[in-house]
Amino acid sequence: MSLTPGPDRDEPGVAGFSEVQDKWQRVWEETKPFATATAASGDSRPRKYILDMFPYPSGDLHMGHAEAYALGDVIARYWRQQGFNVLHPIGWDSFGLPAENAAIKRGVDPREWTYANIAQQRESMRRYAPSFDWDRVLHTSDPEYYKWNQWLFLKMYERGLAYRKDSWVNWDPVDQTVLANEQVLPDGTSERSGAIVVKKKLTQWYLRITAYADRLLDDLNQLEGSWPSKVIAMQRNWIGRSTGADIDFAVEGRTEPVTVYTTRPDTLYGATFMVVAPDSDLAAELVAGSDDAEIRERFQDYLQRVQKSTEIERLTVDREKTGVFTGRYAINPLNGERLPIWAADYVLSDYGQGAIMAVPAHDQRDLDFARAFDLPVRVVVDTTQPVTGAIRIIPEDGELPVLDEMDPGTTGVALSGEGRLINSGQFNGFSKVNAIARVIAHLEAQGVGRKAKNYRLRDWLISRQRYWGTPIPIVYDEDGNEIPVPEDQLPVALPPSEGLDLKPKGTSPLGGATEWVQTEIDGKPVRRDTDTMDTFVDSSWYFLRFLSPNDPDKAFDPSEVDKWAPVDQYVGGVTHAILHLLYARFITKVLFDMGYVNFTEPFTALLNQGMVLMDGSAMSKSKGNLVRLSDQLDEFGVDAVRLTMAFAGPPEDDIDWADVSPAGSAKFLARALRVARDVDSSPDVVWKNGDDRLRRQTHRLWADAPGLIEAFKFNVLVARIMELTNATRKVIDSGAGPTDPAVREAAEAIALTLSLFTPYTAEEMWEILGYPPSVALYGWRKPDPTLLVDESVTAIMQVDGKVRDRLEVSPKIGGEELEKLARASVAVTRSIGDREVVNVIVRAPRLVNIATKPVS
RNA sequence: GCCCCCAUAGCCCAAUCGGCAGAGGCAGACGACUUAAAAUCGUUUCAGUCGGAGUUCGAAUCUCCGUGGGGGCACCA
Repeated sequence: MSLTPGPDRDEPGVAGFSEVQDKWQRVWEETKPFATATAASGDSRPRKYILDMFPYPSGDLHMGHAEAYALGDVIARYWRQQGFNVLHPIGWDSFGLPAENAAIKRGVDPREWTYANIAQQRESMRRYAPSFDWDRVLHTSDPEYYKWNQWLFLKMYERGLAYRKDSWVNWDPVDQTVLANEQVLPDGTSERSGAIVVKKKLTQWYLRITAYADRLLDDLNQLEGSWPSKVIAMQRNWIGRSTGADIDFAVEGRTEPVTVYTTRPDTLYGATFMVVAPDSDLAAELVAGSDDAEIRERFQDYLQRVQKSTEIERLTVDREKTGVFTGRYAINPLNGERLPIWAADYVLSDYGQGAIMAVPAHDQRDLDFARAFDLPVRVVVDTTQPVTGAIRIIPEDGELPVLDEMDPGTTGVALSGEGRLINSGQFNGFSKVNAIARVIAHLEAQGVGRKAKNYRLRDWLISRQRYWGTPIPIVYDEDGNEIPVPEDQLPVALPPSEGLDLKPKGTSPLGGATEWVQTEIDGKPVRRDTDTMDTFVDSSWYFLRFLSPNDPDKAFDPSEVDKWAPVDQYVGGVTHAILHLLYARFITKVLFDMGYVNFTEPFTALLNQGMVLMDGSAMSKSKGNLVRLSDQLDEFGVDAVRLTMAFAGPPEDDIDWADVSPAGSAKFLARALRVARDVDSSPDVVWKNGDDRLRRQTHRLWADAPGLIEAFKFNVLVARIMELTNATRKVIDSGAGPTDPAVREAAEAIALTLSLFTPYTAEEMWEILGYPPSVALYGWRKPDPTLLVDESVTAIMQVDGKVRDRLEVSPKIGGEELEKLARASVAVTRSIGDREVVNVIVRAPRLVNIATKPVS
């Protein structure tokens, strides 16, 4: 006998939840109610593809998973009950560093570790009971899956979308691998390991996502309204398109001009020097061309210092400007002025051309630099006068003086506002917008400049120097030439980890698999590429693989893709707002261009669930505020936890577990079950003989529920179900009693709607009510319109917007009659008093508002 | 610095079109059951919508200006 406190097993509901769970789990296991009919099967129902972001198999499920899968399941179950053929698959994103690091720590095979975790999560997931089609499970670490990653890579390679280049990359010194820009946090640390990211120059594989920058940006417009505006804004920011001009500056002693990118070609007359990125080839070349040995030496010192600095240092705002003179001069194409060329690390080598024209009067960064190195500042836009219209107004002397107190050279504040051009020769008097167009036109006519666009987005670096990922299907011949592995030799299978040193050391562990690396293509000896792919490649197309997960011949079956894709509703965390969602959008567009799919956006609608917090902050072991999902499930049951997730608030809001009550949810579920048990009538009872008020409430629920779900107002629907449950209880206890047909009608409505949130309780209720399983496959009922029209409504009588009286009236009352009633109301006439009525607004049948003013 | 979102009861949250501020839950209070407590059941208190201005017959809802909180981007030329 146990002395530990716990749920009383004799109580119905809360108690017995574990037996109920076991019972229905067995039934579902056998009957597979959620296996999806393939498109080929000829099922004629309309289709919906509802997808949850698949999990990474790190340990067991946690509270975050519990929320995401509960909410995604509400949507999947809803559409199923609306008569749709719903595809709701699940799989595992099972390649990646956490598994590998854990495997190293424990000295086991990453493969074993990963699949053991998957097995455990899978069992937890089954108990949690999302309505997944378990026949479509996929794991990205299966060769049958990653073979198609390699296929995709080769297709992109053919089109020049996968390429290798030598460049400065983000290096994670803890995980000892490179990272994509998207995987470096704003503070300069690694998204995964938290290590401070450093720059390293390496030859790596990239996917040319920048070629799709415009489409990735412009197509966001299509998603407006069906994706969270927050995610759309984040992607827009991330792509960061800017428009301006490329301008060619001749350089003394160099045949080729240097091109700079600027968004402010109108300030070209204000350029007083040029700056190049110190780590660019251009800087090295310019300095090498200087005949001053001291300059060359100072540059080398500076370059070394820059290269040693971390991302954190580089990103520090308000950092002192540093730089060195290159000894070279450029010529301003507009006015022929000689501009000294400096090298400074505030200019980035991989944005634009890695060189800028500096206009210190109108750019704060340039001004800071100019002041630090005593370079001239020339104002070319008069920002003292507001600009009206696009008319050219030439200042009297053409060179309007700038007030001393506004001179950026002395104030240290650059003038970035609107204004009219001065000190700019033929462009004097034009407004900024006007001048930009004119300067570009002029430069184009002279052949020394052109309109240009630039993006913050960089190409996607996909090489990783780690073991547990998809091998890059490229080999190199003796001269180091790239040779793609022929398609019929895929997959390039990952060699077993036995005998390999998986410890991060800066080069791929696969390099140690000598027999694997040394191979042959067409009888020629070649070496395999030893890097593996970023796991975001795996997840950028998995939603297509779910449509034909076991197809051995194709990545995905076009006929199934035509029927199911794109995903109708995607559900997942906002943490992937940029990373995964941007990559998946990119790959989809690539597949579209290749003719494999006929749509350009993979996810028609997106729902971001919030995070589950505890005491105001994200849960973590180190903070000591970790709530274990398994503990919650043991204490309250799956249904109570799922219901709590849906009821806590709008899905996109964070849930603070300290603010919600799984115990309250459990209590409610027990009450709902009890209502079902108390029903004392048979399924064929005639509803229309039932209690009218309860019937109206039931039908009101049927009328409102679909709209609530489709607007993701799950919490509101749960409240409505609770309301109906309370009302039913009252009728059982104090009304017509358990035999009232309306009680059965209401109880069935409760079971059917609750089925979205709490599958076990709903199934149990459905059985008690005398129906065979599964409740999840029964259609929702249509409201009876005659029960939705109220017999009377409360009309509000206002005077000057303040409620003075309420009257019960027929919903069909006319405006004139209602106004008559209002004027007859004692409360109304009293509050009008001796004031003059100036206006009467009548909104039959709900409202009359009488506006008055004092008698003058 | 630029951009986006949010603010309603002690707490989590509702409130079609601008039209009665409250659906639901938590917590609290009271009562029933109990020798008592827990659990359970019943009843019930509680805000005028962050501040200010405006539009309107009428504003939680629309506009503007603040305040507070959250998020994205940021030496990107």
